[in-house]
Amino acid sequence: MDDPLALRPGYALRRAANAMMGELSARLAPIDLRIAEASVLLLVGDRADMTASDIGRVLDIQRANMAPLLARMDAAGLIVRAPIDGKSRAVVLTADGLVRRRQADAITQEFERDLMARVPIDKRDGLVPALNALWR
Amino acid sequence: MDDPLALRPGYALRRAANAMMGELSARLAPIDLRIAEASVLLLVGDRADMTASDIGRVLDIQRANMAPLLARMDAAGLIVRAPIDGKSRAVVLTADGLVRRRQADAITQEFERDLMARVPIDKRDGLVPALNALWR
DNA sequence: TATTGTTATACTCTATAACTATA
DNA sequence: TATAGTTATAGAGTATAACAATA
Repeated sequence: MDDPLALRPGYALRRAANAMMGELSARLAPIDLRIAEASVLLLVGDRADMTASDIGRVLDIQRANMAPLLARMDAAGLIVRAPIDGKSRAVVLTADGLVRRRQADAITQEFERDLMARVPIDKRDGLVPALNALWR
Repeated sequence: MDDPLALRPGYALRRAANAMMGELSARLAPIDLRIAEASVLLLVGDRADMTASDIGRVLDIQRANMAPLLARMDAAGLIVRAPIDGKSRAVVLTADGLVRRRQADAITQEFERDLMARVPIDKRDGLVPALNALWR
């Protein structure tokens, strides 16, 4: 397809991200995970010291939007909350959550291999550092 | 900030795209344009032969979502519709639309220069080709 | 038959404001 | 005072279904 905007970095970045998100969503659907939920599982891992606010700060998700996200994961039996003090609670993966995390890890790693395989080999190593330079 | 997910290509791509979109939205706000609207202006240019369906196919926007998008641009005086045949109409930029297009072009080109300046110089040339390989 | 344009609708993601309770 | 957690709400963006009119 002829697309005169494809030379523009911002446009190419948006289209690439949209395509990636759509495909990743489809690959996570069989294990009933959304992308944000998989991110939480992979970030928290086997730690037991991250609050909802901590997770939100790392993943750039507002506190207010963490509440329904974690409520859904709680209802799905993936996480529990462990009191830290009177106002904070740690998000901790359940046994089911740890299993789901391993599945999500396998799916995302295979997905990332497939993604990078589409990139010309001489441009592969530079891609992730270049992307991270745009926001970190 | 320590972010163990930053090494993952999909995650880095999403974060970079989100940061880019947020900044571009802010830069387009002063001329009262959303990103999708600026994309339409830049794509159509001074052509007079693209229908709403054509534009949607190039930009990957559903026909049903083109209707309110173009209605808004029509109401803002940026475009008009020129009948092609009994069922198709070309989207044509008005004089105001052409002015806004030049402004959007200037803003986006400066934005893209600023974006690329953040990327280590040895990784710049490979970025856009690598991104386009992920979706084209 | 396929395509164009449109309306209606619903879902997701995101952003802000406001509130309570605790550090 | 600042932070954690929560609720409510509104705005975008996006997806599907359905319809009339025309190629």
